[in-house]
Amino acid sequence: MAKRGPTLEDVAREAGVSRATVSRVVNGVRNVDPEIQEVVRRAITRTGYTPNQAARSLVTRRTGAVALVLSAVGEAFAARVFADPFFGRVVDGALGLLRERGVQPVLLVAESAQARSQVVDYLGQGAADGALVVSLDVDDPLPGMLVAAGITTVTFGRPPGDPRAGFVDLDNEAGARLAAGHLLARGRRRLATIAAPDSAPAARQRLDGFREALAAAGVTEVPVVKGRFTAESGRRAMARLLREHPRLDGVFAANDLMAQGACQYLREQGLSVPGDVAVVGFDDSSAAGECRPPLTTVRQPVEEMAAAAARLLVEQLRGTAEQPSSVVFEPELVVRESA
Amino acid sequence: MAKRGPTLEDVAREAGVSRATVSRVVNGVRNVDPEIQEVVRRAITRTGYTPNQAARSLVTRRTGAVALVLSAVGEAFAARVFADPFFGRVVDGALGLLRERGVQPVLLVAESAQARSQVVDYLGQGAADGALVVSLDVDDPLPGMLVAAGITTVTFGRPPGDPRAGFVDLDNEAGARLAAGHLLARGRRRLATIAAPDSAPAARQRLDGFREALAAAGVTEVPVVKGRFTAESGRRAMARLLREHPRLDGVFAANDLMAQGACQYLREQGLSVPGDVAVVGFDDSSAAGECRPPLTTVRQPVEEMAAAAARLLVEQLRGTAEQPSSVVFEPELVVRESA
DNA sequence: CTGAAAGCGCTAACAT
DNA sequence: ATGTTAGCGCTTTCAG
Repeated sequence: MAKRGPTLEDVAREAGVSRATVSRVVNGVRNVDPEIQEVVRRAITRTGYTPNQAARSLVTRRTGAVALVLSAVGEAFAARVFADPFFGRVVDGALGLLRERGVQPVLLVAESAQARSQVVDYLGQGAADGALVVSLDVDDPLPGMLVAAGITTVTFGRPPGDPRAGFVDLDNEAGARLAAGHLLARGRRRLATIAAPDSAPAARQRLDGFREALAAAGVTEVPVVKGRFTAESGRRAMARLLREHPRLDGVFAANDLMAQGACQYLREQGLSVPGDVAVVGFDDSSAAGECRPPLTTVRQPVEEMAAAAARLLVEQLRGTAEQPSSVVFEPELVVRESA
Repeated sequence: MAKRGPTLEDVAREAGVSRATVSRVVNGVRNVDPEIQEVVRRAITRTGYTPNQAARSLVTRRTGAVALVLSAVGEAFAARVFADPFFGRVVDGALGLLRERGVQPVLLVAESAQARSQVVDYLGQGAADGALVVSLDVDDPLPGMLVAAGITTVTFGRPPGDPRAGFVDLDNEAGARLAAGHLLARGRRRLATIAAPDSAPAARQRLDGFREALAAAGVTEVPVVKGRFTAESGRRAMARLLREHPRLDGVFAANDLMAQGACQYLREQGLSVPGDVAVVGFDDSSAAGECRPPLTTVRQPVEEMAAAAARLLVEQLRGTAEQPSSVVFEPELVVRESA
């Protein structure tokens, strides 16, 4: 709690000028005599003045902060979010740009309906100037709610429906095609995939892209088992796949964590990766490098994407009433040892 | 950006009462005629009124939000933080209590000197009522800076030095003693430990406690290799330990992630856990259950501790000028299969 | 129980 | 280039 500190008035008195002048100096507005600037500056440090954000935003209607909202439903949401390198990369990417622009990043977690409306209220009351939301489920109502509340919003991943929000996204289907092409080129034909819940649009697209590419190559039987983006779920999916299709020679997982789990299981079963079964992941996250063997994976430039999203938001905030715009990134195959 | 919405004044006009009355209704202050309350309430929904937080805190000097600050130094901080289940548990625990108390939790990340002062400024300007900081390094200046800035602060883990901040902590030494006792009881004598940087006080304490307990039992030669709290670093530490001390029969790791890495390596080397080498972790995080074999570990009730910290903060905020208080939790051994 | 009125600390016209 | 002044929207005495 900031106890009642010195105000502009105090500084003004101390410096022998008017409030307005001090305000100008504080806000770096030109048209202030350099000497007076000096005097004011000294008075500021002498008094230990800090601008009161509430008073300031009451008149400017801005806070200088933007919210980075992590949204999804489920138990122990934070525990899951904080166990997936993906979110860390998003945060890192967004933070970098925001810091550089002098914007204070504020993380908000919306893990339940209650939390969601708290977040909407909070932002609706003007706690931040805009929101960058990272949402996992297709049917996440949050982006729509925010837009409806008049909050400038940009989403990571194309938003479900068509709220008027800018977004950044990856061409997930193209990425999956890359994976399929690689597996095929390596001579693998008995392919399967570890997908993820359809509620995650990206997962759905990866699955579609993979199937499509294989179909185009004449491979139509493609076993699919769904995981939940975690290594453990990848393990289990792999176990089941192997049980039902012992002759598999290639697997595509919708993210690196599941690919890692799959590799773990395969090796425990005494199978060689990629000798017996080739494995391709998705994301090129830290898990890809840590996996044994290192994963061949589809690179998603998460940090760049997050930075782009943050930039979109900041620019949309600056240029009043501009159209929300968006940008789609192209994936890239990173060949390591697993396939 | 919340565009200029309806104000108290608008609602008052609509309801045919004064601003003051509307304010009383909004804030649930008693002494308002039930009928009038109804009228006002209707007017509120009809106009779609939302209180303006800036105006409100300008007079109340409160925001109804508290910051949860993740602090530490280092590259790609967010990426690391978001890869360790520990933080997720802290966030979950704190969120639970805060939500229940109707306090809006706001996450702040302080990964560099610049970020730290941005955070101090932000909070100093009254963006939140208090801060709960989770700090990793002994020499983290943040808690001190916050206290100096007059911000009510509570830390997770005893704060370095002696800032006037409340805190919650775990008796880490006792936890390490538990681990040592268990290993000893299992007949292991050729023990080693995977520690972590001394800059993390908890790690230091775990190391001290472990050595102490072993010394008391007459085991004085205890090889130590330091990791960095990650599974990968645990792997590497285990590799080195095994190379230098091939006859090891028990290992204590300062957290579960490193223990997990160690188990992984041991199994890859064809050694049995706990047959050849018993492994004990620390935290009882999700990694403990996912590990092969499931980890015997020292339970740290992170969620409870975080909730307690949040409670401390909220209460300190409520009761003006109370002494910052603190609470220390006792660890507990959870026996699974790894030792 | 309700209304009138005085600010909270700051920015932004508008004057000078 | 600097000062004056009018609010921003809300809570909170203080009267009534």
